[in-house]
Amino acid sequence: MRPDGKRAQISRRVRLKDVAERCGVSTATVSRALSGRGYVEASLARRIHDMALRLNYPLPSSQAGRRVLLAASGAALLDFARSQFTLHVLEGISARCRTLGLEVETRHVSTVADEAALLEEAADDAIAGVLMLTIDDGGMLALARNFRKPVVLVNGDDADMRLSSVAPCNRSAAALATQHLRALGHQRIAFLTCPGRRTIARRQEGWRDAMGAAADPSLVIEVDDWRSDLAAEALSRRLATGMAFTAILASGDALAIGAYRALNAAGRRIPGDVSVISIDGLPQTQLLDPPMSVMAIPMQALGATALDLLCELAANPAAPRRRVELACELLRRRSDGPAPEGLAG
Amino acid sequence: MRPDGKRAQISRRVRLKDVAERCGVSTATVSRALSGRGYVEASLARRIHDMALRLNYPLPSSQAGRRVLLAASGAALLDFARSQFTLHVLEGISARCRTLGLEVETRHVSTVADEAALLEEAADDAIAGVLMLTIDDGGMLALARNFRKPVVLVNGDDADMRLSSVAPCNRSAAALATQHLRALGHQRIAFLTCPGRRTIARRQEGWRDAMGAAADPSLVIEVDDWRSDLAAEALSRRLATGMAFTAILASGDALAIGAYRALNAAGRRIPGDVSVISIDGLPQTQLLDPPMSVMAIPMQALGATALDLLCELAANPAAPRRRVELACELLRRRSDGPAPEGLAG
DNA sequence: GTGAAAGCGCTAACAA
DNA sequence: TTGTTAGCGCTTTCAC
Repeated sequence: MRPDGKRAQISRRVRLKDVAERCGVSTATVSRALSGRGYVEASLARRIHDMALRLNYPLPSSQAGRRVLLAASGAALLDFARSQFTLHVLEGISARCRTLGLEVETRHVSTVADEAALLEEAADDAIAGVLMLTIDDGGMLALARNFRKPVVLVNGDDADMRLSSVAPCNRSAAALATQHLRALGHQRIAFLTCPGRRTIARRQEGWRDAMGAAADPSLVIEVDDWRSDLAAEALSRRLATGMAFTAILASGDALAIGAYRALNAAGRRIPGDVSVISIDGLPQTQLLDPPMSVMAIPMQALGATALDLLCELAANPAAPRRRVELACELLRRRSDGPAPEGLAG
Repeated sequence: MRPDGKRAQISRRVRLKDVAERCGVSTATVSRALSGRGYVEASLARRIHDMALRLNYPLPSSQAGRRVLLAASGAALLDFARSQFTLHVLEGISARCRTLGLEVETRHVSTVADEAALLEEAADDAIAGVLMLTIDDGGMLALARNFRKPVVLVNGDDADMRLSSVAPCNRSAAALATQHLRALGHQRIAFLTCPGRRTIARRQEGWRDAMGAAADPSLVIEVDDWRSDLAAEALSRRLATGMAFTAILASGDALAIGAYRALNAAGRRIPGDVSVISIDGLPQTQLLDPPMSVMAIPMQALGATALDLLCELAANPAAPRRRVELACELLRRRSDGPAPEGLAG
């Protein structure tokens, strides 16, 4: 919503003046009260807010000039060095910040004590709110719930919905990829994963949903860390024991790259013998041989949406907390194809 | 985002002038191009849009003056007459429309043919997008997926995430209410529901999550319609067979009211003998005797958020589809209490 | 179809 | 803590 310019007297939108007149104060006072910048007496400010709400005045949701604190977990920073998922999310956050006139400051947070310090820093008036990137720890979530400013979880969520969050729709991403493979005739689709995070558990649920009765637990291959070498090793072992499957759904690009290696080493062609699809879809997956088919997570949008949500919550603290899930997109490249005849049935 | 006023020269936000200079045109032309009002040559308009994007100019996302079509299912309209859930959602939509300068028009849609007609009407330039209220039908959802303007499902969602949606977080609402009852010592908590809709299935999942091993299927009481009389009847029958429980979680207010009646008729005190909590939380539940404890769905916020989402999608058609879930709030009134001693163990 | 210029809503500086 | 006032960004009118 922006000012109307010349034609204003015709449009009957609510203006600052309307609110000011009904409250018996100047437009400047109303402006200060609604934007939160400058001094207005508390009870007057409340009266003005109520009137603005009653008249449906479009509240200025601008947080321009304020700062946002980004709490990044050790996991997020590790990933930063390793797979750049975090990097792309940060790009989305930064771009949106520039647009909205905010600034982000990153803080490394790995203990509840770190977080307490961060929350204390965030109490400052210049801070609009806190973004928490890839943080699952129950204690840290509990602490954040009682914070009086907006907190938005990025790439994670709160089961009890007491904190707002933005994450990819992991469950439907995995389900859609699995459905796609089934439509290509695959029946035994392995799920390669590194369990632990809630968001990753959701991906496994999606695979299970789409597999239905065919969700044989022995098709799940687990590794202890998001490392290609571990994934390659684990898959090679399974291959050696004669595990039967015609497709692999990997719950992360690093694992899928490990699968490529193990399959190459075992002489299995991609996608002739085994189709591979990965969830995440970092840009570098298109440079692999063959270019990898992926369920791409909208990483920039994840960051941008989180910031938008933070601003909305800052502008309207009474709004209910919300969980936002972003749709992922299947990018078909060269690593998936029809199930081989012999093994299809 | 709004104009900066006096201090503008200090803040280094991007202005119309910046875009205008880089494109070699006047600010007026850029204004027309970005707002879509007035005449700008198509190729120039595209150049201006690209530049605005590149410079991170805050695009005016205003849809003021346009219209929104609200497709309401038979179920929604039935509910309108019966429980006013729909009424409150509509209030949220209307209030937000007034704020944003849009208009809503409601269309009754019960067949795919109705919907096709609605979508044809929505192709008009003056229509910003379509809101679909309480619509689950697979065929109708499929048709909407291919529509080139924003479509937002209200009080429902798309399993495949190809349509955006806003709904209460039914699963956590039911889980939180159940956890609350368990914390009060209740062990046998009946779940009174009318199965059918996806959103209602989610509530049952939440009950099951929170019950864990205690989720005895015989604790689920199902009725065929959202009517108090049917719920009262069903519960009375169960009571007569000696069904043991100390609390009831109802998946809708109408059913909970039926439970009140059946319990009164059977001489069971609320909450002395049986605690009752309902999900929905329409205002009238506080007038019951005893005032009913509820998991309140933020109905106005549901409508308002749906409209905001529609506007965001209209302003940025490239954004990924999203599912938004709103937190519900436990309103403790007088119908829940500690489990009676005798039956608690 | 475009630019110049007028006019409006809003914010910030300043006085009280 | 508030109102006055200047001044900015944006939109619209109007001339071409």
